[in-house]
Amino acid sequence: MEEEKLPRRERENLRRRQEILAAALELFSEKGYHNVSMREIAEKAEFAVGTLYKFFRNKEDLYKALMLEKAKEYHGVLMSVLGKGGDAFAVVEDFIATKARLFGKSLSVLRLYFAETRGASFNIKAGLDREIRKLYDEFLTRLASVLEAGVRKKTFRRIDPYYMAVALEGLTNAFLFCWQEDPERHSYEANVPLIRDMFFKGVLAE
Amino acid sequence: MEEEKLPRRERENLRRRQEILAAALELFSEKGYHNVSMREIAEKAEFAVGTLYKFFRNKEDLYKALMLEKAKEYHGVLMSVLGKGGDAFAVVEDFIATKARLFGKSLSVLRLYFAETRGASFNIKAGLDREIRKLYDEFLTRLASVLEAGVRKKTFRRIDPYYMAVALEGLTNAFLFCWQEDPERHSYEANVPLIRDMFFKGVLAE
Amino acid sequence: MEEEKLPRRERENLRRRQEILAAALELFSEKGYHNVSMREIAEKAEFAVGTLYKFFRNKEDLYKALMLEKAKEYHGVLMSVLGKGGDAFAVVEDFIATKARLFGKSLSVLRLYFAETRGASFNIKAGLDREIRKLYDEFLTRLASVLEAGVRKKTFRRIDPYYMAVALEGLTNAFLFCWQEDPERHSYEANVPLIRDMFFKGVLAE
Amino acid sequence: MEEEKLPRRERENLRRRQEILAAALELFSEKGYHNVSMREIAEKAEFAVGTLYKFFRNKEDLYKALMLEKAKEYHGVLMSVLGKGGDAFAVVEDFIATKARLFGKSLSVLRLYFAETRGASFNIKAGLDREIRKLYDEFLTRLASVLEAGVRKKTFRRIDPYYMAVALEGLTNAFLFCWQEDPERHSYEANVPLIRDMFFKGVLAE
DNA sequence: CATGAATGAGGGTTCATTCAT
DNA sequence: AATGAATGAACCCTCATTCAT
Repeated sequence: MEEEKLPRRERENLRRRQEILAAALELFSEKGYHNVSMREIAEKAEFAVGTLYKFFRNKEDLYKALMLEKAKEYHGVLMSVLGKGGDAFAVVEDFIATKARLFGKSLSVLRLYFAETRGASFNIKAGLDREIRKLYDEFLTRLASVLEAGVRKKTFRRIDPYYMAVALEGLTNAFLFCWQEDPERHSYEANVPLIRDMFFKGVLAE
Repeated sequence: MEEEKLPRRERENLRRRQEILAAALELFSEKGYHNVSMREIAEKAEFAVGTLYKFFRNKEDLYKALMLEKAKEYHGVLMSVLGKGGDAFAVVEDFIATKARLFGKSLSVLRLYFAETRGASFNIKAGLDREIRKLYDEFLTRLASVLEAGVRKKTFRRIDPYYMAVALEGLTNAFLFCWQEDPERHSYEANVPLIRDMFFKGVLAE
Repeated sequence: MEEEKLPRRERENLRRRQEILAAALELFSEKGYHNVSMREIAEKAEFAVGTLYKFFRNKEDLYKALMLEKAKEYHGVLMSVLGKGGDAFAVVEDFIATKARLFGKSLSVLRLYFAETRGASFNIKAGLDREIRKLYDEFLTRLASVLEAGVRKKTFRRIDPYYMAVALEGLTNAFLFCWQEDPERHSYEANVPLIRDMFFKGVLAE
Repeated sequence: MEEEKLPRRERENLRRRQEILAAALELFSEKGYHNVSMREIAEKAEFAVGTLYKFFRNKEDLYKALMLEKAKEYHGVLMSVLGKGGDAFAVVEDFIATKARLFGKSLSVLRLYFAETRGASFNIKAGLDREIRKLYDEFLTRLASVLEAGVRKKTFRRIDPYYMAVALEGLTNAFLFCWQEDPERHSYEANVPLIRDMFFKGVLAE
């Protein structure tokens, strides 16, 4: 009973926070950090400007929180896939498919993901980079170690596992990017087998 | 002849324009569109602010001109490589190496390239996209047609040539991105053989 | 009897009001009207912000009430000293000493007193002035009338009693100000004889 | 010739700066630092808001510049009077009269002077205090040394010269304050002889 | 022409005040 | 009755753009 009562306010607050973040996500992903005003976010979230500042110290903080939250969420999912163990081949297959499902859910997130990780991020001075980049490095290292296991088991050729990971990322991102640019024409999910195939076997005949 | 036709004034003006664009390139690539002021560009180019407006209607226009100029320059080089004709295999090899040389010359351009093409570009409202995207589509189509020729000649497996092109772009960009992020640790040029290898043969053993 | 009449509720309310005023006094005197927020006062007084508005219509009103209360308190003490009657000389002596004791008790009040009466008060738009000024005028007039009696009795020279009062105020305030600025170095109370002396005899030798 | 040309721009700038300061002085002295907005100052000075920021880094800076400029101006005049040398008696007479003329010229300055030096100044965080207070201390010390000379020459009684200076300041300020409050009823200049008289001889008969 | 001082719209942020709980 | 979350007007300040010199 007590437990049910106490969290009510907390839950309410969390919900509000999420509503603000959702509004911000949509706007930022559509127009970019610098082309979105706090007033705009407030209006979209249907709060007063002042309310935003109850949840976030300032605009930068709001943006950081948004990015970090999404980063952690996606990071968690992908890391768990990579951590399952088992056949390197199977893990990579799972990874490609999971990435498809994960980003396939939200164009907005994908856009910010690209803005922040591929395009040099000029949005905020510093600090976000650091944390997100750390997560990404951690992920890339894990992916590399999975591939390394595959190399040791002779599943994969003797290629630097880190660069293999880089290549896999480049391949999957390229297709995600395609889809993001024109979701009507290009599907990422439909291309999962193709990606897998190209990554594993290359393009040469035979 | 053509050159002689341009009066001294015109040539002078072109030179000035280039100086402004060069200053802008450096600043934009370092700090991002929104964190660079016209005053800053003017100072770096050693002109008065007003002079910038003689050459460009406004800040957005200056940015567009810069991006378009670079896009055309790079586009021209890559298209000519793809147009040489000959063995699809050799053309792709040439393409990968040329891309390395091309972007390897200027980190600044590379950064803006990523900001504009990979990261969803939020710098300017719209319009730039259109023109640059058209150039890029043209380039991707040409690359695809080269690969298609390879498929027809059974050099490459029967994979949708457009997606093969997308994959090749993803692969090369991933390595360029690596290098751009940490030029000390990662070299794009040194990895050219690796990229070629992975693209052609994939990562599976045998 | 009177005290008994006030219901518990009333007494409770009065106590709360005083607590708010005490918190406000400390904060205002330390940081100035405009650098203190209602939230701050509420926190110091350990009430909710809304509660403050149960007792005072707005921030200005709270400030006015505080000033007026202190003004009345101090006014009462000084007026009673001036009303005691008797030798003008003795009354003035008493006045100087009483002022020392009175303001010596609270630096906070003294600071606000100066902010409000010497420094042109810019805290609130208007209105406070009126009431406080009236009290002050009343006090100055009474002081003048005491001095006038001294003039009539030939205790004092034939000087406009009002300006004599002004001079006495200036003299005592100057020393209070000294003390307020650096309580370690300057004591007002220790200088009471000096003040009396200078006021009565001036500074010339003989 | 050259000299005449160069300063033209400089002089123009100085004039603008003075116009801004004049507008600010009037507004600050009338309504206080916190009740005046930059927009208001700009409007009164007939400039755009941005122009204010060409001359002053921010609002605080503008206020500081204004206060310091006036402080230095008045400081200079009073110090020169105190530095003339000669009979301590005559110097003090001169000082009282000069102070009358000096402040008599501008009610606005006088109001800010009181706000800043008598009322505890809460306008700006810090720093101004320091500089102005230093000037004031310097002045008070000089005044004290003049009085000390008078004591040594037995012109004045054996009273701590610093406190004699404090007393003189209190006396003169009290009359200035009177005048400032109600310029119609009270004149400072007309009371110069009275002030001198009371300071020198006190109020006691004989 | 080239200049750069002047402009003022618009952004981020604060805080007195209100009102649903 | 007491609370404090929500409100939004108003502040300070920046910077793209213009235009008199």
